[in-house]
Amino acid sequence: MSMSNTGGRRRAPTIHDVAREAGVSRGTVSRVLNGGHYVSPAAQEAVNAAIRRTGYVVNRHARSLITGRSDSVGFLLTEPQERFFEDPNFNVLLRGCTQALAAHDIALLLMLAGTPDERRRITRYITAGHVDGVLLVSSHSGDPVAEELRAAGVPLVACGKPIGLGSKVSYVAADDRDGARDMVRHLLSLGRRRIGVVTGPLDTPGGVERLAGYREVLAEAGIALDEKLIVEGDYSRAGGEAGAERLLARAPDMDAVFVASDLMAQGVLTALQRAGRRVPQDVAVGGFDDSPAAVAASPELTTIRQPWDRISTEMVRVLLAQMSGEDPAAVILPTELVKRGSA
Amino acid sequence: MSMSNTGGRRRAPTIHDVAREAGVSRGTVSRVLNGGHYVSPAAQEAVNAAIRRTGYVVNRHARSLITGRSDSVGFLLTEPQERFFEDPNFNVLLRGCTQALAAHDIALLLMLAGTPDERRRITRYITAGHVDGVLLVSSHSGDPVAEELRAAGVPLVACGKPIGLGSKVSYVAADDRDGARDMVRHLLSLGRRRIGVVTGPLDTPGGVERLAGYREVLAEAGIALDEKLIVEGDYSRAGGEAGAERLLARAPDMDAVFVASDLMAQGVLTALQRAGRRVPQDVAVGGFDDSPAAVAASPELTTIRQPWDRISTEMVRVLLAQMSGEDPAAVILPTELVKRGSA
DNA sequence: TTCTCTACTGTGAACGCTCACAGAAGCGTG
DNA sequence: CACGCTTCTGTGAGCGTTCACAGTAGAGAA
Repeated sequence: MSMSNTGGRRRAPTIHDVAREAGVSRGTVSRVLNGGHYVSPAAQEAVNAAIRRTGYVVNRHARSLITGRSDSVGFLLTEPQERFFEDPNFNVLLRGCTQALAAHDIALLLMLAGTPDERRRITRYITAGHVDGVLLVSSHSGDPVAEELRAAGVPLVACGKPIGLGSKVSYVAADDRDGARDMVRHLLSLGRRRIGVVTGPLDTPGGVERLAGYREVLAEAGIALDEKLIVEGDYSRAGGEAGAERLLARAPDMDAVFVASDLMAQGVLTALQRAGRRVPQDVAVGGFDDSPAAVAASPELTTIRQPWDRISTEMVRVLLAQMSGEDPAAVILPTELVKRGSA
Repeated sequence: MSMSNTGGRRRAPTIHDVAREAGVSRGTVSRVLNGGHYVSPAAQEAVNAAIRRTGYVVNRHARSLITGRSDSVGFLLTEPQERFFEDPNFNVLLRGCTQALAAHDIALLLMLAGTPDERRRITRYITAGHVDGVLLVSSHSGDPVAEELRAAGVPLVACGKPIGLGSKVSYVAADDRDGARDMVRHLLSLGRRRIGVVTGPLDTPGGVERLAGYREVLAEAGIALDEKLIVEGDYSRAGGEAGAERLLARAPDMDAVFVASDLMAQGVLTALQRAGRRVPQDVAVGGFDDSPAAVAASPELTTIRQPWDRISTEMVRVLLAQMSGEDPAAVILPTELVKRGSA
């Protein structure tokens, strides 16, 4: 009944075992492990052989204890992000970040801060230095977590332009304005001239930018702006429905709508069809996001795709740069027009 | 030009600072931190106050170095994960696991092992003891990573019954067969008799079980099996579309389809409607999963709900049990029939 | 030769924590 | 009064690594 080996995990070889095996000192092994500068080729070789023979793997906890690094970053989702969690684009982002980090041998810790309690717990965890940086998927409202992390000097990169954090925080975002421009130009190219817009919430950068793009293209085309053709939405399906009804009431001659999200565009389709308008014959509809809602809709939505795979790799790149001391940076990536049935 | 404080992160308080502040020894502080047994109420109080005052947070690396635990577990997705990564249920599972672990103050590390290189890297990482356990989302054919981890004695819980690992590995799964039985019985109760099926991949237990349930109920109802009514799918929307087309071609008199996933069922709806069949009048459609795709579809899908939230919490429960020495266990959870418009 | 410079190597000393152990204090019991 | 038992506390050692520093050897220059 002695302490026999119950599960089979035996003591892992340490750097000391490797050193003995290779006939060198701990210091030399450590140097080989960390880039191999100032190590003779012979020692280099001997150490690598010893590592292979012993199956040595560095103990990251011991390393972290002394270096202060953890070789891990947090992927932080604040607020009860039901909406984004159901968006497959989220998965693309998450996978992209994980893979980009893995290439640098950095682990990704998933952190969900829905409730205030979770917020506190996670903030403490991060500011205690248990991760080297944070990839932040925040949202519209001013986020206290983000501000706290920034103040604590934690390397931070947000997905989408954060609000109210000044220029002190890095972010990577799709070019909302240019995407909107593309879509409205597309509607113009279809011969439409009475183009309405259901915007996003105008207290978010995305909402503002997408509307700005709309305005720019109309101005550029010499079409006078008609405020009756502009209504504010909230990114929800119901919001889109309500928005389309108001547009129809105020401007019955409308022949196209640019809707600032696919979810709202679904609502717009519903309202238009209820009002007896055919899409795209009577009214062309353009969405934004290329979410599953876009293909679930009927007709399928012509929309603007955001480059989520590139967004993820850029987020990681900017974060790593910041972790090695560079200044915060903003990266804006181009979008793509996806033509389907609705326009 | 001295080493001024560049970013603002100052030296974090250690257990020693807390001890001094509270007027006790490191040992006492440590005991308070780890459950507070054998600590006088007075000392308890003093330590907690000192922790609050100093803003102390335990350094997990130092703790891990000595305990051998890491207070983190890996969430491991093996195989080219495209398929499951696009399934919204994946998100529910991931979120559920993260939250359940957070309740125990355990971090979740996301690990994606697509390529052989990644497999090797991750296997090393895990067997080196950098995580205390692994939540495995495998699926397809015999998985070398799982076998290696099992052999190394790493606590392991799979999502869904793993293939070829004997009974040595824990898993949590929905009762696929029973769910399929429920759905097919429901279709029978609607008076349908020419019931087709689009299965999942038949090299997965889920795919096999759902088909088995279908067969059982038909046999039980005394309906002869018609192989023309059975096609294999791949859980993708496109797969469902193709499957429905083949079914229609082979058995035009089909009056119902049991589809082994909602995503495929969406494709099935598309194909049926394109072929001029009304759902549910001409052909009733039953899905599986109760994913968001089910309500996004039109008509909304009658489907089988898998208890993904419970699956995640059970996975964590079983994993924690195993981490504290208990034997592997299998947990099968009941499904639920959700009636909507499609059947 | 002697000195300097470069390339390399070994050796304590941390890092911040937990754990085992020894001891102290209080209290009832033989 | 010694003894044991329980409850509580402090102390040293050590987990596996990196880092600063000291030291060695060899090459080239003076």
